[in-house]
Amino acid sequence: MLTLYNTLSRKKESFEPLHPPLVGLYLCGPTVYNDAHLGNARGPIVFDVLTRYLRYLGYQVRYVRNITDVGHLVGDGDEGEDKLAKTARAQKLEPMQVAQHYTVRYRQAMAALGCLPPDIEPQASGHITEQIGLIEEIMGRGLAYEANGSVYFDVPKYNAEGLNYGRLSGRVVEELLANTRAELAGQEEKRSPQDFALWKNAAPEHLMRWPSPWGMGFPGWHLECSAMSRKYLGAAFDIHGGGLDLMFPHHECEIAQNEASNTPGTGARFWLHNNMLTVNGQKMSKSLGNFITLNEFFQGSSAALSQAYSPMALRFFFLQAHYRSPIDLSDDALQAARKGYRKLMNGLRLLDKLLPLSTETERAEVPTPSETAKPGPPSPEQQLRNLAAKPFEFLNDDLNTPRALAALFDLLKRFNTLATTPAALAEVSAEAVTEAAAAYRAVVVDILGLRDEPRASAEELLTLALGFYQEAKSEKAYDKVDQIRSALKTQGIVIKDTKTGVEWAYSEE
RNA sequence: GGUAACGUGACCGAGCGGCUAGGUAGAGGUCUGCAAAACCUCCUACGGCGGUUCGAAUCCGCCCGUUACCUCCA
Repeated sequence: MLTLYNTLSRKKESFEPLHPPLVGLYLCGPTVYNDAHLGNARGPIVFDVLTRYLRYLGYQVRYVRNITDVGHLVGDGDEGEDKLAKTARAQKLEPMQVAQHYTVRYRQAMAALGCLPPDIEPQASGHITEQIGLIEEIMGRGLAYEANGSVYFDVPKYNAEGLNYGRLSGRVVEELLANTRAELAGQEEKRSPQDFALWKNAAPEHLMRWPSPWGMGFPGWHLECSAMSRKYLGAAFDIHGGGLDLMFPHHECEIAQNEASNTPGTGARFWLHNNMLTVNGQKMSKSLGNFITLNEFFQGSSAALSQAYSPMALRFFFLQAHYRSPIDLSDDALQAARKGYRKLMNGLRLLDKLLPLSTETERAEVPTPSETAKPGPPSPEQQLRNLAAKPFEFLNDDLNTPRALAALFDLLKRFNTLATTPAALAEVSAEAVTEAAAAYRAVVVDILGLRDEPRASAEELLTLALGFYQEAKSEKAYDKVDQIRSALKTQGIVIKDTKTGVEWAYSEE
């Protein structure tokens, strides 16, 4: 039974979909105005594992991850200007061109990290109509008001109706009142400081603006997720994910918008939040400017790290910590992660050897279940089965990937013993070995999404083969020469002896 | 200032009141032409001070330290 920690209730709850076997999952996606950084990768990886696991369990998951391409304000004094528009202006590009460029790069990075693409990847700019419709619903219920072509959500009135703004993040509105900063643009239009924008009026110089019942403008920062999750998953769906930093105000506002719509409710039943990545003990963020982009990371061009690390090393690194714990990035930690990842991959290769070995092994007698049920220490057979079941137990416990990994390493150790000790292999049934191997593979590859990342360069291996070829030739060992030739031929490579030396080319046959 | 977390061995990280993960690094051993891998053994820690308890890394209080959110952010 899968349990997940629900931020709404602050405890682990058994997960049961609203409409089995369907599961609706929404994850707050990227703002596509520059390259994603390492911290941005944690959420997608965590929720990719969740999606994969739910599918493994037999659920039919609809995974929605939005692309935010409108309406996010810059925080550095450029009042009200759209982040995308700012980048676009700087680069003399169409805003949509900027969005497209970074969207494509984001998808590439996610694919490299082994994250399955979402089933639906809605863009905020493509859902202006839905967002306007949602605002009208909220206004229709009297929980939003217009001021100078902008529309604000009326938080005090919302609370007066018994709805509870702050329930997700544990905020108390009175405290927010006292502490809200007043220097933000448009504050004077608000009736109350904690009211938030549903629609912002935009002057003609804004590159991204749309017509609305309240004039030209753009949607508020929190609106798209409410509008799009409802459109594609329904007013009540199963899981909403995002980073801890989005809990307040973003998700709080989302819930308020959902509650204030004509289809009231919290939206998702489960709200899940992944913790932050820190570098040298500090959160990595765009605004702090201390971020390492994914591409810099893969290429090793960041000054903060001594070398390049592969996408799978990063994925393993994240999975080694529980998603609700903070994790700190360092060279040492990454090197340890990379080695651990490779060990797991070697385990995958070991299985190819172990399975035939196990089938060929002659066993004295297969222990019957009644014999294994005797008291005392569990039989080797039972031990193997237990080891293979452990990773799933830990995944069920709020997606505890570090413990699942630990269990995989325990299982791998057993596999190694079986592979090198015939006597040990003879003590377990071929069936148990097959099942344990299947479990290992399923958890590593299908659920954790760790795939083999070939490190060897085909080009260099080819050069090596050519070296042997030349050597054989100079020794006039023509049987060996022919052997190398034909072996390469089956790989689609032909060797060409030219006057200037040995070369290779793709076979044109 | 308000609100949440967190502080675990050389490093990264699990842990949710007794059975005290796992990875990496280090030491010794088995194996081995060399090397690697693998396996075995070792290194056994919980910020400080009190309290609760038969028993605390785990619960409570205080203190110290770190981080996050309160403003766009995964």
